[in-house]
Amino acid sequence: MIPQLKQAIVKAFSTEFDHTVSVEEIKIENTNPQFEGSFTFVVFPYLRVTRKKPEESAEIIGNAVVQELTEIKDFNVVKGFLNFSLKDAYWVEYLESLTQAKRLGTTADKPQKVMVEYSSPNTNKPLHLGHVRNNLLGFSIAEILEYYGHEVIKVNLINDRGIHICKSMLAYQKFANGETPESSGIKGDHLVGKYYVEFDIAHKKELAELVASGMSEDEAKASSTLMNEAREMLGKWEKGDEETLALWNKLNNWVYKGFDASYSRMGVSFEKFYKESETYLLGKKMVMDGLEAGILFQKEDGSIWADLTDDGLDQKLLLRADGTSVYMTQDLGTADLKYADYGMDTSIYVVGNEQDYHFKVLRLILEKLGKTYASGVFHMSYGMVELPEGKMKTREGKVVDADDLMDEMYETAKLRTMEQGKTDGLSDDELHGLYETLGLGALKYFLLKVDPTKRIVFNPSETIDFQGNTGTFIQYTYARCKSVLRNWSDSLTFDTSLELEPTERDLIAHLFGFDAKLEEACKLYSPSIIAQYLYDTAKFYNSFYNQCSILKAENQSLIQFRVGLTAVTVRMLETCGKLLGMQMPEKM
RNA sequence: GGUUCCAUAGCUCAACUGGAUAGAGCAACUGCCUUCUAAGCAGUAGGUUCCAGGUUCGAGUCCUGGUGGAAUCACCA
Repeated sequence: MIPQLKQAIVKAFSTEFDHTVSVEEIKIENTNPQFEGSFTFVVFPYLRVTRKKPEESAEIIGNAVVQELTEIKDFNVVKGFLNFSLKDAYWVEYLESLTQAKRLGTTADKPQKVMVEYSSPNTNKPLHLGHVRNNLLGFSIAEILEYYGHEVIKVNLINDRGIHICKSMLAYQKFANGETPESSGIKGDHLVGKYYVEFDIAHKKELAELVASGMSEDEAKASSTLMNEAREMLGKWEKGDEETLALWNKLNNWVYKGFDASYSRMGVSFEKFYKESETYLLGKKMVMDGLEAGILFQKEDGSIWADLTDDGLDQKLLLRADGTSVYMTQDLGTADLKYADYGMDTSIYVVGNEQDYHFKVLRLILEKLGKTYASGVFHMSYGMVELPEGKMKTREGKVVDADDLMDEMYETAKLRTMEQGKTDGLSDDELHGLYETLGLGALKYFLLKVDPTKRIVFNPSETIDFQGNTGTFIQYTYARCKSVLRNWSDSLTFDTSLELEPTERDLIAHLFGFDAKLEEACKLYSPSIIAQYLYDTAKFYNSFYNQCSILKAENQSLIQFRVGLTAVTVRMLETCGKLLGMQMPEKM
């Protein structure tokens, strides 16, 4: 309908004002709810062409368009705003087309191959709320792109080596007495995380003692036995010391098992895992090649750098004097490996905005090195999740643990459901599934409804809502629709002579807007667009539901139309819910 | 100190990328279950969009300056 409307406006300009405008420059907006109509054309920008007052110009174009398009019922003019209303028959036919559509929403004109890297955890501690946001964002972005028709590869780059990993290994060796997940009953990632914290405690204690014995803080740091032992361990690891590798493998495998459980509960997944231990050396060759080609330069001490001063940035170290690599080196190598593996058009990194500078530099260096895929590298920079007192800090215990949070959501969902007392006849298994669906649904919606680029301040003392603009509200609406549809098994026919209620028309017009929202969500990599749309869908449906009787409407054609509206709504809720990773309950 | 980002109702968030009288939810208040699920619906109240200028038919949105906050500027990742 939008293309036809634009075309008619172009024609009106041509015949009424003898002026040529292109279809592309015509903008059609959704009519503000407080005015009559569905689509709006703003004439202000064209007054120079029409050389008439806004109202008069709009009037002329409106008349011409109504002549041209039979679907247009009427138009009204408020100042420079030209609002079009469509005939109810058009909306009924549109709804009918949706009931028969194979899928909701159009697909991309030019499908691409897109890689989405997300999660990217360290193997020295369990996941926290920050990771949860990352996981849900990454997964949802991947789902949205895939639904829009792109080929998507979800990958996880695991940070499984380095001094921080050695810290937990060392503490485990010293203090654990052979404790295992089995012997302690502690989930693997939490067990390893416990020793990461213990290292920090012991290290701080050691420093304090050294300072008390008369050392300066710097001296204490330099002579700390624990820290030196950790560094020593990292050296052994890099040299491939068997005993160290065995410990490393044992602990990491516990962590992976723990992560698997958390990922699976969150409902996120990956096609491929990259591990830093397998990629950290790859960047070296790229750097050496860059040096040889004169793109990079070497300092007197032998270290190798990229000079980015022409681009308004600093110099960036890429290889230390001793030839070991840094974070950037590894990321260069990984970027190259990813492209060699998949040859994707776009490579999205879902990483917090604290790394904006890093990714700016990464892309720039890839460009300088002449990598063609550099232009496809995109940092999906999202806002950090913070506590009221600031950033989360694992070592100080100031974290909202992912597993704990999911447990709490489950318990709250159980409590709320029991308060409602509407689940008679459900088995224990079904109840368990329902609490999980509701608890995680609330959590997912809570995190995804917010614009990804904005930071989230999470207050653990305020529980996540189950009322209002929440995942629960959407799930409730879904269950409500299902309850109606359970009482209907016949096929549907649509009567185009029906006269619609405003709530019915509003809901269909809203469903009409899905294409634009899906496209926008893809363009911005923003699940919040879908979440917002999903909320509005439920909102419009509930308005309609409260105002109109469905199965007991006055006549058969009205009943069938309203059942059809319910059927399409349920499909939209399910589709969008899936894009956010949310499950929907049949009853609640 | 340099660079980048942010500031909207008491709180949490929107505002279709420059459009109409800035909208939702929570919290408060008022109605609505003999009817397909009231985890809902309808309504009341709540705003100098941080401040001061500028751009134009029109600014929460763009530009300049200021205030307040955050991130980053590692031979950490």
